[in-house]
Amino acid sequence: MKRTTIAEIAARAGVSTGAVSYALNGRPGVSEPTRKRILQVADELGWRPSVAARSLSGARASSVGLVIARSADTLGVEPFFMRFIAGLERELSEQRVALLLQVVEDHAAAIDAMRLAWAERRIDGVVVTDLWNEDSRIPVLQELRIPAVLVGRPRPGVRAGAVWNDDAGAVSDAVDYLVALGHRNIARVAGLPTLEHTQARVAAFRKAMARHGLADPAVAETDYTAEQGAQATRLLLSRRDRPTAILYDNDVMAVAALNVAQEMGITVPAELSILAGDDSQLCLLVRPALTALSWDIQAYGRDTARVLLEMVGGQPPRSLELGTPALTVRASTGPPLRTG
Amino acid sequence: MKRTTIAEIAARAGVSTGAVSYALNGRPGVSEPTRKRILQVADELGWRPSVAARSLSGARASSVGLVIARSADTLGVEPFFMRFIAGLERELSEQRVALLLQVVEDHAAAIDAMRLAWAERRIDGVVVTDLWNEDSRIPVLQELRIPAVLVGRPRPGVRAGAVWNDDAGAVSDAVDYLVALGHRNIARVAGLPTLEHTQARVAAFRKAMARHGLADPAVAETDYTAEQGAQATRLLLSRRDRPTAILYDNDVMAVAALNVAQEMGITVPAELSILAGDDSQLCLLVRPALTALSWDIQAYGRDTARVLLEMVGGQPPRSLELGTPALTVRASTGPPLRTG
DNA sequence: CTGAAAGCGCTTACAG
DNA sequence: CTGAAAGCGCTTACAG
Repeated sequence: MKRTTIAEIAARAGVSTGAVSYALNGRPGVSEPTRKRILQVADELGWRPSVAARSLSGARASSVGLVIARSADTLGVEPFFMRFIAGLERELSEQRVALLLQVVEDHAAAIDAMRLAWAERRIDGVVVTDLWNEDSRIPVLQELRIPAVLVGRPRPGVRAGAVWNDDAGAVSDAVDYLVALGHRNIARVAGLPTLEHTQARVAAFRKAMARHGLADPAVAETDYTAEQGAQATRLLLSRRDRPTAILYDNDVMAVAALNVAQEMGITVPAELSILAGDDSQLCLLVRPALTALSWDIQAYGRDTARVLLEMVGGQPPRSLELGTPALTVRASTGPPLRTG
Repeated sequence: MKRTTIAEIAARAGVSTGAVSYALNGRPGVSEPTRKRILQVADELGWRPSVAARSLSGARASSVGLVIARSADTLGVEPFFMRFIAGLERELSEQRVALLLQVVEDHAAAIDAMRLAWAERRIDGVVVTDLWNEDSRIPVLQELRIPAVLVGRPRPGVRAGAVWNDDAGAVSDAVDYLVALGHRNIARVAGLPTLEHTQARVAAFRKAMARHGLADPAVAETDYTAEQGAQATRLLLSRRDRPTAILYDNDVMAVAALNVAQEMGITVPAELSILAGDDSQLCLLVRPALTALSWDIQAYGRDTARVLLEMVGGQPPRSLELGTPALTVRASTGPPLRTG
């Protein structure tokens, strides 16, 4: 089964292959009637461009890379990634760009993977997630001059796109709400401190608490896993001045906290309000269902893809801040029990 | 920054580009000393093959496709896919093969995506998951003659690799265990009936029950979501002869069942034993922790990649049955309460 | 064992 | 507006 090539189209349309190329790519150089004829012949023949040939002659690879540096098991429970990928995908496939996915253990491996894919001309750009404060991937991106979009805040001096949401604002909203319910002693169980967004959220938390005259709240650091979330919760709930509300940095830890409360005989939400920093089906799977900060992760993926494709197309990098995640109130939060 | 090509290597090593190609690909046609010299020069220059050039000259695209036909939201909660992908990835990247991922809505879109990727010469083969009994993707695979591996049982008359596990045996083991605990009234909440493995498991369930003289057990069909799992559980637990144990086809539904039991005032495991058909962190996140059928999903992905790469390399398709998932007993199963 | 050359299917200056 | 041609970086028969 021979594949149909532009040579064949050219022959049938009675033009040169160059003309076919121009017509197919919507560039000037062919008259409108000729273009129409060529397009029709291409369509009849069911022609598809060979990405290899295109790529070899200097054009795009028509693929972008996503290198995720996480262990497979933690990836599995975090609903975030699959939804983000689905969002990316939807936009990419519309523009006929493929997604090249890699799952690696750490940043060193991620860097190797990016270098290789770029050297092999497999990708036109990359999406970078889980940004660290000091992130070793960034200088490599710059050195390679590979179009990249950061899933996070833009960085001064770094030429890259950036897409992020106002999670700091959401944390602030959450604190306001809990304070309005009557809580004064609110703690936070944060994620990995090396991650940039963890720090941004912790800072927002502290600031919001201070705004209400509630200085120096307890903040625990974890690695985002259920185990560390549970452990941090046990410690917080064992304090003399135990909090009446805890904000968690993701959904998995908030679910784990529910079990700790149960095991310690603390009722939710009467004695403890729990608020999850991510929203997903997980929050609906448990009882009481979890109040959470929710946002459209698929749209996030889609916008990330758009910014990246713009850069691949030669436009300058864009920094795009998405909206503030919404507080979705369910059954795990309420006014604190009056103990006086 | 010019990329280094084999022409440059050839010049430095004082041989022809053909010789370089042979040396680099480990084929006969160059003497050992020459080969060594060439490899060294290539290494010094940090040469990487251009996949586009390779692919264009008739070799492999060095990518395989995975088209997942599911909604983004259900994908998110199912920990299966990310772990499976991580397993695939690990094996593929070792062999320098990229994974091209697509997430689509249904089989029609999956077929379009496969056809396109194949026509564009982007992929050398595909992995097919979530097989239906009558699966419209199969004939297309055959028509295209694209190397494919089915994540499921082999099909007579279909030239494709197949990798599956003995889930039927695992269901049988689970029934044996519950019967040994003293259960007589065991029900099953199954997944999508159109899926092949759902039917295989239901058949295994019925057969195991019959073997114990427990004919005609209740079996509910669902779409694998928490909602339908909860609904099916409510109906089963509302029957006069309500079951003392229920087997769920995945982990998400088993978690949902836990909430239904709670809402109906039925204690687990004293009044109801719950057994999850998939094992994941989810099963550990809830209380009581769920007894589950567990298996190594990453290894599953890895073996799938191996079978596919063999086929891409020209070897005949292999059918590979992996082991029987193990019954991991946790707190959600126990002997039924004596009610007499 | 080695060299010279054609070819894979496109894109893109360069002449007309 | 159009045609002829070179070139992208490899692989692979085909001669020597």
